[in-house]
Amino acid sequence: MNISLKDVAARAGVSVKTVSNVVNGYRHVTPATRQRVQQVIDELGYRPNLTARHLRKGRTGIIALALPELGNPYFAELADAVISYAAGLDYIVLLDHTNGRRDQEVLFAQGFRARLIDGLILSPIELENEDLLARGNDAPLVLLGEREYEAPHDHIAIDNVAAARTATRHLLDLGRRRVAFLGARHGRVRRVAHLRLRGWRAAIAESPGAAAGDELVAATDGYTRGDGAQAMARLLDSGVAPDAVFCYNDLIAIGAMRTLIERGLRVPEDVAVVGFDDIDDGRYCSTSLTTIAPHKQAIAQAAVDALLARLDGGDEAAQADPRYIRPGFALIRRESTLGRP
Amino acid sequence: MNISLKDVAARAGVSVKTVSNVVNGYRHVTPATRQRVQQVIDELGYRPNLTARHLRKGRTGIIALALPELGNPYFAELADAVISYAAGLDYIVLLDHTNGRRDQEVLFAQGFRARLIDGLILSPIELENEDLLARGNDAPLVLLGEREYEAPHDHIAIDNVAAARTATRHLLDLGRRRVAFLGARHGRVRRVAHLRLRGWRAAIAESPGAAAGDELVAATDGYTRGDGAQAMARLLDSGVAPDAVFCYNDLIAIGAMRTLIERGLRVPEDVAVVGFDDIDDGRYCSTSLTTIAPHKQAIAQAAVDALLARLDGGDEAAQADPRYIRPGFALIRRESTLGRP
DNA sequence: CTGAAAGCGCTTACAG
DNA sequence: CTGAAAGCGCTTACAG
Repeated sequence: MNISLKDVAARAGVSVKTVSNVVNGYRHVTPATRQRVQQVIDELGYRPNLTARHLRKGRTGIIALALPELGNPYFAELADAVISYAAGLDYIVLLDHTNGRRDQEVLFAQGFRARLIDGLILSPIELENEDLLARGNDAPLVLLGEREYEAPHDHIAIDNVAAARTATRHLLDLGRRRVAFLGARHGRVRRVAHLRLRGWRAAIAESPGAAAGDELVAATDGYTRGDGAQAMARLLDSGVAPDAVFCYNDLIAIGAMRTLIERGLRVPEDVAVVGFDDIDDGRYCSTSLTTIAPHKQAIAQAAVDALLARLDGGDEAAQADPRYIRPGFALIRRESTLGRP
Repeated sequence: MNISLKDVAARAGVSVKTVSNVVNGYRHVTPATRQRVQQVIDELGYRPNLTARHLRKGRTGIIALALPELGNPYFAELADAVISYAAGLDYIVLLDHTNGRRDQEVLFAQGFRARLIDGLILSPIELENEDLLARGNDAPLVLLGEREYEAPHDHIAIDNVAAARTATRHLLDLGRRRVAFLGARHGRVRRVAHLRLRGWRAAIAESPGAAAGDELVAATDGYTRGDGAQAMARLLDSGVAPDAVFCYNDLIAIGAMRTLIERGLRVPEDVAVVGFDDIDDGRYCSTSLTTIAPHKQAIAQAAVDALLARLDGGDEAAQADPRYIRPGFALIRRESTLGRP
């Protein structure tokens, strides 16, 4: 059924070594031989069996990217960047969903798909330090997103506290005094939501006239537009009357704006809104969204580069100390804080 | 370095066959043996080499999903559905970008990654019939999205003409008489944009008082929000004053709404807008978007099911005639045509 | 420049 | 219930 190197070799009257040489484009094959072999390959429709090649080489050229979910445009855009960049370096990306569940994250972190993938880029939500320590000496792992792990892995993350502080300060600089935070999380202190909340607190603390009460902080269950819409509604219902909102991410911000408009409040005149992520949606909202833009391209490249350095960089590189890489971010000012020009 | 079955077998004092039996959870291993082997596996941190298994079995359990790009939420949401559904059936999904480029699509269609993947789901944009005919007897291929190919492959697609007609008729039923179409494409007649344009024409033709001129049709280069915003601006600048717009997809519709609002036009009072795809964004726009919702879940399941039938269904199933499956769609009415309740 | 042969790590008839 | 051995289809020292 399947045509193998051997079949091609037999038909072309050469050894499998020669066919292999032709297939892999090695020099030092006489043009005549090359042509004859190529002709048989075309005739037979031969295609190399990658699985066999992988087994033999001990490498697959596949890296896995494990993200919570693709439904969030931030992750979709990031995945897009990783896939494109990796493709340019001749690596294939296997995309996995963890749904932000610890058991799934543990599965991937601990070497699921061993030797099918050369390495793994993981963006954890619930993963704990101990899960990482329990990890065997598997394929290299690169972590995405700020978190305080002690296990020795390359780690790519922007400075969330600084970014959140920048966003909040922008609102305060506009003269807002009651800046709410939407998207706090109950539970573990390690999470990114806590870091962004910390940034919010820091900016408020620096600004004498600004309200700082906990009633300005609204938690959400998830990170979706619906969560944002609900949280904003709850906040308004509770009698808190913010004049600005800094949101955990753009989706929550978009949901919040939706609620504000439904309640007859104007953005930014009555309530200014800042998001986080710089997803495409935010640019084309009826009121375009001011946001923090983590440099996704830089994140994707840093992650892939870090992984490939361990894979292709030779022994010193593979053994090098883990690095913590901090791509930059920028505040993108749009109508939700500045109004229509 | 890497621990193999053989290492485990040696240490446990059994044959590799027995270890394999334990690893694969076969019955008929005495509990004592099983336990001893399992202990050695844990001690050594043995993990099966999937590449070797794949080579031996001739199957990998991996299916590829080749989409234009993940940046478009429609494809991201669809990918999400495919990955989740396939995971439930113990299949891994390898996600690929074609960027809607013919050369990329040809690459995948013609058996790129042979024997690494068991089958392929491809959503082509530029692929031609001849590209498909040139295809060898490779892994099964399922096509996604309406197109008129003559090659024998399973094909999953909603009825775009009917859906576009439904959308346009909705606008006409609301009393609109100058319904524009945004997102026509120059070039090949096979494309989905032509089908949706055909549906628009059909609905207009059925409605005596409706304007039908070509000046109501605006082409776009791509399918993004930016394309929609520009096309809407061009349409308005050209002096055409539509009272409704049916857009090729939700992204174009969102871009169009953005332009309308910038120009001081109200949605839906001055111009009603309908999109296509039912992406999440549309639900939370300041003016939520009326749209055609293709049943993504059904599409994803049909695609995976069709592929797996060929893979796992035995000989008759593998040889069965190609099927054209037509998942349904629904018109979702929201504020962009009905106004705020 | 080309060939013969080993071996990557599994699974699976075939015996016993 | 367990073992010895073949073979999936490649690549790669090792010869020549």
